[in-house]
Amino acid sequence: MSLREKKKQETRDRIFEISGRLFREKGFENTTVDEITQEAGIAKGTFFNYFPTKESLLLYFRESKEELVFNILGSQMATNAPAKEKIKNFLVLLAENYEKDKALLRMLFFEHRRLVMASGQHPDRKQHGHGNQLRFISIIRDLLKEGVENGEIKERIDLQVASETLHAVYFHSLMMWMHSDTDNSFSRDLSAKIDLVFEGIGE
Amino acid sequence: MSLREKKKQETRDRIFEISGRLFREKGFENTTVDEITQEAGIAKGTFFNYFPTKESLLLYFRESKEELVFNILGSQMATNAPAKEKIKNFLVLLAENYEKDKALLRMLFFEHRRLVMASGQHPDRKQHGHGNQLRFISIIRDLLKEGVENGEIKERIDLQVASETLHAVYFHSLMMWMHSDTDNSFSRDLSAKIDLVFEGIGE
DNA sequence: GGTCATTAATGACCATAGTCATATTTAAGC
DNA sequence: GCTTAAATATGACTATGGTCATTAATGACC
Repeated sequence: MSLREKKKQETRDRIFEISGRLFREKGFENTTVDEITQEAGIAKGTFFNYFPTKESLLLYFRESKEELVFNILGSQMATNAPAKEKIKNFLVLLAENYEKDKALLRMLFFEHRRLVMASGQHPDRKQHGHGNQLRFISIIRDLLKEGVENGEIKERIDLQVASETLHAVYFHSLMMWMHSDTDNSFSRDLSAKIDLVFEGIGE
Repeated sequence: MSLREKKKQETRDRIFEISGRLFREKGFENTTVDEITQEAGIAKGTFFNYFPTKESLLLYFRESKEELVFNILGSQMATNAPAKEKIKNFLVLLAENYEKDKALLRMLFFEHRRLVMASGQHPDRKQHGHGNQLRFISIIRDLLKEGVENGEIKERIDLQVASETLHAVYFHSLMMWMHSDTDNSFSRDLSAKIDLVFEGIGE
């Protein structure tokens, strides 16, 4: 790696690190780009050479977080528990991982949607953020398929609809938890709902 | 109503109407407060006498939209169809109503969350937006209760968990629909998922 | 180790949301 | 209809995200 590339990486990392710290300390809105660049010892314009907007930083936080999560999940999926258990483990693991850093997660969640919108203009990054949801759904669908093959799950159900429904439950629990100031457990709530979806409501 | 109050109401309405039109025409971000006030024939400061921020306008759009929806729903709830049908009608009616104005709805959805965050500071308006979700959930729970009494729904399920699950499905369908550019039907998708939750996934 | 093209850093500058001291309008009391 | 206090309107001003023409650093090539 050339000197140039090394310096570049260093600057990028420094911006990333300082931003993260400031966002956690003072919140996203209350942190200015001026502060970040000042603390990083760079000019304001330099910031925008590395990140197109202040909000785009959140996208990168999100990516690094999700990569971590997917890695954790890889191991879990290899077991041969029943499909239902695997799905529960999958989603509850996500939940537990998120529970570790509510503050930053809230920012990602609440701020990042406008990014998705804004990036609608740029066709090249269209599904950042939504793309990962599809990835989640796809994993769940595969697990459900296993379940059908093992006879744990009704054959006649539409797997796409079912996996989306489970993802819906996951996402909704996440949302409720983020809105709540109390420390209700996200993973516990989620767990109950997954059970319900498996069992069904109707008599 | 005094002259003063009448003028005030007129100004408020004019801002509201012009904003709505401009937002639909050019999008939320591409519409400036300057434009709005110019077209309304008022000074910039006046705008902020009526609405604390540009984004807060969306809150009022949302309110007026939801009031409409709740009114429509009132009649539906009075019928004596089976609980499942009522819930489906309830949610699908919401869906159909939303399908009429995707553009503005998207703005409300994507922009409004940061409002919720920001209003976290102001304790007086804490649950605008989230409050209505609780209202939805509460209506669904009442309908489920009817269902239990009529024997259409399993007695042992936790009604809170169940109503939240149905709301989750509703919300998720809404989200998927808003992310999609194609004209997949929101209400059709939702309908399938509600059926699934009633039936259950597990064998 | 000097030249030059490429890449990155810079900060003055712009656009726009939001503030606030001041000016104007309204209406109540006389 | 005059006086005055309260409500409302105003626009110059501030704060901040983002742009871009200019300057500085780098490294490939001779």
